[in-house]
Amino acid sequence: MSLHKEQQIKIYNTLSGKKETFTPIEPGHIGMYVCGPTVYSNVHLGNVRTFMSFDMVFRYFKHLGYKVRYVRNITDAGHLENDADAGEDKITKKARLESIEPMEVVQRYTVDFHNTLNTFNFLPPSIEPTATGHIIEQIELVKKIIANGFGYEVNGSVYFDVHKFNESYTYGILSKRKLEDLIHNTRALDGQSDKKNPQDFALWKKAEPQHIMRWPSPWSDGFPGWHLECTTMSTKYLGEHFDIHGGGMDLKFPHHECEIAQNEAAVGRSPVNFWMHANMLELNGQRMSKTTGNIINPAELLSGKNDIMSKAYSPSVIRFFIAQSSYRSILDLTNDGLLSSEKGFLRLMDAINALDELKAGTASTFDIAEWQQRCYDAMNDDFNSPILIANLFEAVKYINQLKEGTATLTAEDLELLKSSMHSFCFDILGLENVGITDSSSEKLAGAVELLIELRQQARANKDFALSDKIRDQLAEKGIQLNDSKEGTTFDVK
RNA sequence: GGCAUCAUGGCCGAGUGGCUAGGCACAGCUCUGCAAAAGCUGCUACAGCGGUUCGAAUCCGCUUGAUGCCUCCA
Repeated sequence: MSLHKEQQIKIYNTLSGKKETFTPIEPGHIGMYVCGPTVYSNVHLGNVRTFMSFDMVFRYFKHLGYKVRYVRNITDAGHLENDADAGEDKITKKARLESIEPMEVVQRYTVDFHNTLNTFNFLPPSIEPTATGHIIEQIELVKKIIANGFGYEVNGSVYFDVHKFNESYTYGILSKRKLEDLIHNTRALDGQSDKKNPQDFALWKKAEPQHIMRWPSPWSDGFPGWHLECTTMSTKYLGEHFDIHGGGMDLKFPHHECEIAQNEAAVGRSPVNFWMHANMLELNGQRMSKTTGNIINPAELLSGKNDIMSKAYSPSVIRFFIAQSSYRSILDLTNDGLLSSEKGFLRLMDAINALDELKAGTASTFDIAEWQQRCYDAMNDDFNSPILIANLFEAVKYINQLKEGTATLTAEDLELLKSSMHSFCFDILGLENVGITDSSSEKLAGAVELLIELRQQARANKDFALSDKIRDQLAEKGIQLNDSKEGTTFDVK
């Protein structure tokens, strides 16, 4: 039984500005391309949010049984500091500033990127291609664009002729811009003498003599333009026409617009059915910015070593926080928001952990199948994870009532509830359960359990001075005792 | 300046032309030797001003504000 045949997904398509019913080009298969990072510095928390959104999309498709090819590139060359002729490649600049090889920069920050994503429990993409690994293909693409009359060479560099392109196609359909408006609003920049028009963009740049990253081409020893790699690699691995292309909102223009133009100029068709854009992450109501200091990186957030948050937050709490808002909304990262998410997340995990102890009854007082479909409906509606989470908390209520004995489920329904909770929380949202597993924690547990036993004896003897001393002093050390009818458990805060 | 997106209760955040989001906080209750934890119950909003409509927070217009892009950015 293929789940994806039963669940009809709607996706907000930037191209149309509407939610559209999603139908893969090839039934049962999905091709998805997401613009990955330029590895010239440590991964930005905003990147994490964007990629996490698409990780969730990837996870959901997989859960539904689609065969997904998810391509997420690594930009390790070609990303210019700016569009002027003197614009320097970001990797090259970083290498120059630190007096190391460009490939050392690439290696260092690629490793950081992967480590961070692993920490946040990301699934690896199916293919993670690099720009430098596809120089030949990029050169071939430039040749094609020139042959079709949409590229021109000046002094060893090749530019895309946006004005010429706009005569046969429409430049700006994705970002809803008109070329005319762009012409009027383009600021004058120095050093653009090589281009016919300021709206043109580089397909190939001639390298200055001191430029280390360079490859031979018919036009010059140089390097490819930034937009080119995504067109090249998406075409190579997903074909000239594929299902979904994603990225951060800020890539909509010009990057994604240029990708469409390059594809149309090369093969005469728009490459992508669905364009998806994840919105920005703010910190305390303002965009993150290195210059103003309003910034926090993933490692600082996870370790608690920062001046912005009151404590460290686990990767799953951050994932949960992010999943509580829609990927298309601007999300404001705040300490209060994280604290509130953390409490909610722990309550959800408590409920899931309680599932295994529940006993089946002879009848069901909840319609679990209907509840499960509501969870699917939420995800089918443009991956609405906040609504999914609202439904998960409804299940928390069910679980608590089952625990209290005020509700019952048949064995079959109980099994469905368990498997659904696991699927939605862990497989789809990518959360990880909190549990005590390492050996030092086990030793701690042993010690605390001894104290719990001593406290129980004191309470039985009505020696409340002693029992309260044990409880309160443990609390001071961050160990909280939880009394219930079944006995006493503890949490490390 | 241009283009685009958005403005929801104490806070965070969904959503819909008429009927409960959810989380956190808060209040009451249950439990408890007292607490804490946990559970249950309650809390009803949609920037401002016009318009369309039997009815709009939801559609349209204007105003105000925020954010993104227009120069590198997920």
